Amino acid sequence: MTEERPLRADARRNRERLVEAARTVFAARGLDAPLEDIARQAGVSIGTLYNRFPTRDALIDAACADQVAATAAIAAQALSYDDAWEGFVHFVTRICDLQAADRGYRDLTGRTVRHSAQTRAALRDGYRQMLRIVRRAQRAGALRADVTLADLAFVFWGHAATVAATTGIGTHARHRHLALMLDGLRAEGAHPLPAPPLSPAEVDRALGGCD
Amino acid sequence: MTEERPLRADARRNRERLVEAARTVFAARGLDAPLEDIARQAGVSIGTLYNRFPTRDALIDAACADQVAATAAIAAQALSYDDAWEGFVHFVTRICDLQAADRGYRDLTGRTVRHSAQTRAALRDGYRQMLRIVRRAQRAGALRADVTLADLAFVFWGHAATVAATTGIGTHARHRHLALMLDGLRAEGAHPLPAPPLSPAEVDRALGGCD
DNA sequence: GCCTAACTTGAGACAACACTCAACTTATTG
DNA sequence: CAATAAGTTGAGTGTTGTCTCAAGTTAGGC
Repeated sequence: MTEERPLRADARRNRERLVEAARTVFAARGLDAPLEDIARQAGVSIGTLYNRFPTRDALIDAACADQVAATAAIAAQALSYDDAWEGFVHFVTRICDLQAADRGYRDLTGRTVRHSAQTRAALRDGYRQMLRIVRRAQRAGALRADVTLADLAFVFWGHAATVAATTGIGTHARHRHLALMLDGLRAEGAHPLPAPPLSPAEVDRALGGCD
Repeated sequence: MTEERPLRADARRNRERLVEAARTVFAARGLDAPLEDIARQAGVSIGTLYNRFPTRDALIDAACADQVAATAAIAAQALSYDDAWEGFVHFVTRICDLQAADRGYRDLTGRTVRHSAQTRAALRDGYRQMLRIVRRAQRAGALRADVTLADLAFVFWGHAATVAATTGIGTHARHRHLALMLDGLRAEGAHPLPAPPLSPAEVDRALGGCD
């Protein structure tokens, strides 16, 4: 499907510059930032941007590769903790730090992006790791048994909203939000949940995922 | 300040229609909905809309009067519960129901609206009541003692985000999100919070409030 | 060094919205 | 039933952003 015709040297260089510029601009102004701004930042014309990336999603996909990798790295770190709950907290906390540092990353969870097969595979891997983090913390009796990987979405959607509302005010708000949410996820003192979790298919739809 | 010159009969009628149309359109499509759509829905020209409401905020302010009243009513109900925690849960739950039913209401918490003096007074009253709900639940030992009225913002911002992500999928997601958050707010099994709460001034800024 | 396919360029066509104003219409009042 | 102040109208202007394409430029094989 991806006809891998090699790019000419200048085209490749421009592609790099565009991805780099996209990272910067997306991080600062979100995934809806004007494409012209990205082209300008890359020192390239808008036409070239469209030559390299025919759709916004293609550019987003290229620009988010780093973040997907970073997410996987965080998950790996989490699994290396001796204490399962500490590992879980590490994972959630670091992801939230990424959200706070990068508006594009934040937007990613709330938007339907048509990702490349490569990114989709990486994401699937990430989910698998996250599943292990969750299961391990549950087996240790620290994370409440009635939650699902899907319930982590609430943590991330919620935290992203608090970051959006409080950027420029300080980090204490988001730290508190997260701490409260984590207390709600502890097995200790958990009250029965009133509704079933999102099914994997529903999560996909909600993430705007790979439909 | 508000020169209360009485409107002509047709102008008053149009004003009513516009407010009604705004309620409908804002509820369905959010506070950023095109003003032309509202004018059309009201059966009135765009010029008339601008005659009646010189700014979008003026229209939002007029359209949200009902919701502000509804919020106050919910708070009053909450205070009438015998059980303080049940009252607290009632309040939070009903507000979240409003969020789920009305996209405009959801947007309201995340946007800077220049409200009329009247609305501002109503909001201040609402906060006072919310403060009583929180204090009462804390005095009863059910709500953790280290949270503040300001921390409720996390519940509402977070829930709104989950609603945004899962509209069209079902209500179970938001119910779960809320239940987890409520478990995090219980005094029972609370772990110390890592950061100070938002000060009232910071909340105002974050709500985009009355700066 | 020349040729050609591969790239780049940026002006311009489109589209969506906000907002204005001169020309018309209508409610009110004496 | 004027006279007129108050109100309505919608075409027009400005802005911001997306996306295209004909004309010009350049990399790289021969």
